[in-house]
Amino acid sequence: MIFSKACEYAIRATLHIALQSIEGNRSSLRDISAEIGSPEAYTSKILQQLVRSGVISSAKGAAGGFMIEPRRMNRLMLEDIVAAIDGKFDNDLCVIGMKACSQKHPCPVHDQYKHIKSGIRSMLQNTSLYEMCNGLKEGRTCLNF
Amino acid sequence: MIFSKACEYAIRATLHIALQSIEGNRSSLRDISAEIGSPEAYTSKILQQLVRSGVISSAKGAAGGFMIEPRRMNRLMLEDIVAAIDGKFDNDLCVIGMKACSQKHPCPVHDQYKHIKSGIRSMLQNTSLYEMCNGLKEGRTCLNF
DNA sequence: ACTAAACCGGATGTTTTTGTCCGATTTAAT
DNA sequence: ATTAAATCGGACAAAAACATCCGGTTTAGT
Repeated sequence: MIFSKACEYAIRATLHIALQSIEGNRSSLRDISAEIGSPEAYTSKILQQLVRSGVISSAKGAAGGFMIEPRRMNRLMLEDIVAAIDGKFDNDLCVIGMKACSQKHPCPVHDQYKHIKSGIRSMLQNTSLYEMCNGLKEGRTCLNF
Repeated sequence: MIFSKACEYAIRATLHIALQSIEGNRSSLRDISAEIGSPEAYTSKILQQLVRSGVISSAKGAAGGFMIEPRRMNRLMLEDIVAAIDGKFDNDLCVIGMKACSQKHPCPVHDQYKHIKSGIRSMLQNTSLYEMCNGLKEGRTCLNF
């Protein structure tokens, strides 16, 4: 709906990797896709994108896998994960696709939609990986698809 | 982003048809796609869907075209247009694609996203075609892409 | 050195979305 | 009746999203 399928996988994968990283474990592609219920080969591509954009890091070879340094987790925001896959969230995009839609020249839905946009922006910018991991660790939220 | 391209066209087209209908004019496919800047043949398919689902009506033959009875406009909601193209808005869909995500078993983003979802739902349900037409007629909003 | 486990990258395939083409049909006007 | 303007429907095409396959490389452990 609001994220692409690839982006959904990316967020779930990142969360799983983060949890494991806190325990000091690296996560293999196999484990990740099994855990989050995503197609393995496709997930591989997505993880590569996340590595390239610096959201996660990877180690090759046996005993390799994916990880995230725990100390980065409170500065890693949902926005960063999403941007790596779906691209930067564009706050100026018109909800009905008009080229020029702004406060000055609003489309007929602009005024209702702007609140939603600002909600999305705030969700993306204010939700840290750290925070999400806490919810998972404390059992307040879950990831089992 | 939140609507498909087809749905964006549908909303813009419906608004144009509505405005013309108020003036007592029917709108031809040619006029509509020229006015809202959409590909003509594709727009044709979309208009057919809108006709089939009863959002707009059509008249064949010369001097035919698309129209909406003005008296229906305050009961026609954004939701109805969107549902005709993208399907009914599913309030239970998880933003990161988890099968079972609810208040009882929330995903790590559920709590932030639920506000956005309710914003979207309220936009869809509370924005009438009538209201949008008024904005356009009064020049408060615009449709020229 | 060998092997097994893992990431990496390129090519390919499938499905959905977006978009086009064209002939058939309907209808108002001449 | 003929014509021109319009919607309608089916087939097709292109692009993007989603997904798979496979060989290459790296690395820890034996």
